[in-house]
Amino acid sequence: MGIQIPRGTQDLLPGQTEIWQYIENTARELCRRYQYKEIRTPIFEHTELFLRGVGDTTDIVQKEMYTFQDRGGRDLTLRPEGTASVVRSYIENKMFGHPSQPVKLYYIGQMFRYERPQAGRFRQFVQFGIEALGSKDPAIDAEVLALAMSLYQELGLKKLKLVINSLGDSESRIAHRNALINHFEPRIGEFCSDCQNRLQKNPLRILDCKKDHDHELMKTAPSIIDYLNEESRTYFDKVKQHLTDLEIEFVEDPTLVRGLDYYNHTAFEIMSEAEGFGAITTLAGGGRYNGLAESLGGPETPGIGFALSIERLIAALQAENVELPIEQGIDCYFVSLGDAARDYTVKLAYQLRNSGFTVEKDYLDRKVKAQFKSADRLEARYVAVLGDDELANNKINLKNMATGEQVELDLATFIEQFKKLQA
RNA sequence: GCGGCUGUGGCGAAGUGGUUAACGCAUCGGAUUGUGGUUCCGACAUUCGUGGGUUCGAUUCCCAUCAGCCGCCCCA
Repeated sequence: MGIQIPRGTQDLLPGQTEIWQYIENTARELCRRYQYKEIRTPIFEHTELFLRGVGDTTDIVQKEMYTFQDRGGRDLTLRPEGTASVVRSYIENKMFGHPSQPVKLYYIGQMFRYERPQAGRFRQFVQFGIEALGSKDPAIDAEVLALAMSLYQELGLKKLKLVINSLGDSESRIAHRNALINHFEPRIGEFCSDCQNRLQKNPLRILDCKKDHDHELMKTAPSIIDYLNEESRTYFDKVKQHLTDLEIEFVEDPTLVRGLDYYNHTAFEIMSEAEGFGAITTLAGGGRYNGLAESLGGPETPGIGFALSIERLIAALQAENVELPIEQGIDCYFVSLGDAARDYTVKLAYQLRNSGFTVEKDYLDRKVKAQFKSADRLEARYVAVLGDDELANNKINLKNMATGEQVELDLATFIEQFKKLQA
């Protein structure tokens, strides 16, 4: 065997790419309706961007980045997520000064994380995400959530769960964090090693631990909800009110934490509840990141967004046995016999294609029977048969593959007659 | 980064320490010579992931490596 594809990456082949295109088209159309505009940023950035943006204590930065030096000695990293790049571009291009505000952007692109591949996890994967920058209206939080849910629903997914939480503003977060540390620290020795590590790094994560789930301190642990200050609580209530008004079902989970440092206030995940989906059920994640722009050297800018993986979306579609309405079949297949006729179909195919039809012909000089098999496999609606006999008489046979009926047409006006048949 | 399972022709899948490594699907050809999706007949190809080792001899035993799948951590 020759050179193999790098670990954790995949080739998307014909048969699959149609599914991807359909999903991407649906996402783009949805963004058009919601008025999110596409942004395309580089696939690699200065490493510093992710250190400052994503947070240098996060798993993503500590062990999952594809980092390298270029020939000029610059430290670069293949982007592990999209938000940092979008905010960088927002600042660099001074979009905060753009006449239409807030700035609403979307992206579809490859992301890279150095991880062991697993079901729903790859080293290169594709995220679709949106970012709304410049507004701290709870209504836009609801809009972002609504768009995310709508995409899944329009594609036909039903077994979804939207989980939301508020992480509060920085004041609330710090108060809660300290409360957690005070709560667990005296008896942290009774917890697993992971939790002991989490204590200082991210004590919220302890609440998620599966091993220590039944420990008595878990039940009495301070909840973020109780530490939200007035402003944070009001904000969260308003977001939930909007969701209720939109009849978007959600569950609150005060233990929901996101893996990136920049989140505050609204945080959410969308999970698949389809059975047999594997260990990873998160389809999408997002939240508010007020303050991220400032930490990247920009003006004070509130922001919120989410990202989802197309790979996991497709896995969810498969788990729910959703068939996407992807167009199949071609309009016409040319079967030819004899050199002169074969050459002539080259021209006919060209003309029919120029008229907007999907057309295929034989290029392997196969027998008539084999050509018909090909036509059948391609789900051709019509087969045009041209032999040297027909050519000599200026005729061509056109067979309707569904009914089996065959008619003889004048060769000179074939294109026009084919158009009429389709009308 | 850690653990478990797996790696045979385009795909699926048997099998053995030793002459020609089953089978199914697919492909191609044929069944009165120019017409499809059924049936019948026939044909075709493989470094048995890669590299070492044990052995008279390995695809089958051992080691390493690469890759895949599944799980942990964490996340999309």
